[in-house]
Amino acid sequence: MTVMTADRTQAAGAGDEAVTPTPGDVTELILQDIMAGILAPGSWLKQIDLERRYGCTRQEVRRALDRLAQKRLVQHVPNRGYHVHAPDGRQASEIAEIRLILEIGVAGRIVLNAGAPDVAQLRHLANEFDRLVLEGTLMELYEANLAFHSALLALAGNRELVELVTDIRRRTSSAPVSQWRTRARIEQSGREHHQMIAAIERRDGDALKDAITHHILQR
Amino acid sequence: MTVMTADRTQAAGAGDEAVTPTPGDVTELILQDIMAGILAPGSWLKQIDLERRYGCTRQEVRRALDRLAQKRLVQHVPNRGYHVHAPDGRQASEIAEIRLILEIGVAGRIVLNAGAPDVAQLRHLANEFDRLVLEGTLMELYEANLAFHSALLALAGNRELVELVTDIRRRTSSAPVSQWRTRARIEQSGREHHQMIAAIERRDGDALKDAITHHILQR
DNA sequence: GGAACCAAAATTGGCGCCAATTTAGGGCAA
DNA sequence: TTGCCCTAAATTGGCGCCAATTTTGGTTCC
Repeated sequence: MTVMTADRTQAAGAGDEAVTPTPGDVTELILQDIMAGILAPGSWLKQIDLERRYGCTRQEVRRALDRLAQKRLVQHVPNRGYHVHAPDGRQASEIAEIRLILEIGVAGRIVLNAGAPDVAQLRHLANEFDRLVLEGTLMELYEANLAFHSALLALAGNRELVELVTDIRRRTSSAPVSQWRTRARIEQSGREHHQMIAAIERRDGDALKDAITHHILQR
Repeated sequence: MTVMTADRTQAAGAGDEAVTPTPGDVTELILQDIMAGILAPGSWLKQIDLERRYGCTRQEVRRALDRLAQKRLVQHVPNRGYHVHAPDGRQASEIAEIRLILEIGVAGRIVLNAGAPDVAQLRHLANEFDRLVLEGTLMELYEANLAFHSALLALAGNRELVELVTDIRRRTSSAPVSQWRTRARIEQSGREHHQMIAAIERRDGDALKDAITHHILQR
């Protein structure tokens, strides 16, 4: 009983997936469907439906719902069930504010750390985003945007930061559709990506901050 | 054979305590014990031990462990169990960096928003901290410090931010003991609290930023 | 004497059943 | 017809049992 033994056998990461009707984690699948708008904000997530939809067991569903509730993506009402959280305007703007502070806060570091290969990588991701504006789905666009911003933040040399921002981003984007209303705005986002890259190449931290500000506040 | 059902009678065994009918959430209890250092970093958390220690069922333990694993406070190794995560130096400094960026980022807003009652409230919390330096336990001190910083951040008018920082703070402080090594450093922290308050009263955003920087980086 | 091997105990993790609670529907009375 | 209540169906949530895997301890062989 009690504790001890700091036996440190390092956990093998184990990226096991595939095989069997259960591809990976049900949490991820439900999350994707929420993001895609298939599971609309406000709708009730009946365990029996999810069970059938994803071909998994009841307890897997319950664990997934509990995790999503911890992340604030769904809300739990005891003896009633779980429903998709509908983020209000206040929360959305507060989270935008946090993103702004963080990304502005590391802009200087990004400019300092970025080398030629990093810039090339960013440019590749920005181009991928532009391509998907024409040819991709909204979901692919969302992923590409996330990839660009993750790569950008990674240049600050703070891994925790990348994960943190990825997490809080998800809190507002129950349905990414609601974010990017018009195609004009999406194309504008694409141009802003290239503005950021240009600022990084010029080692112009202030210009990068401006570009990020416009990009996040979308105005 | 199987002993005890959900029988609330305290298990004899080792002289454990924590005998509550079911206080609320087991997650919180385990968290407290991790923070208190009772469950040391690196130690394995056997489900059967926790079950007995907190007088709860197996599945409550499992849910709590899963939640703590989501929050990165414990690590899960399939078929081996959960052990308390031992944060490395890199992660600790990265999280300090994030806190720094966020708190500096809202320093201006805090100075603008803080009214006389807010300052009085902060001063009360700072005094409470000072009092506990002499009379309280390390755990109480930790709580008081958290209360001060939460109140400070709340002045920025961003509720999400308060919760976010509270969350990431926990990630490094598996054992708060490791943070505040010397009493001299703790007393220094107390003085810095008052420096921050003074800066807020003078509406001096830059002074507040300096004070926060020294406080977080502890140098 | 040491290492590899095998059997027994301990631990984790999953599955299914069933009780508690909530929701839906139909009948009865005003 | 409208409103209320009571019963039946649906849903959530908890608990115990058992299979799979790992760890421990003892034994044998080199």
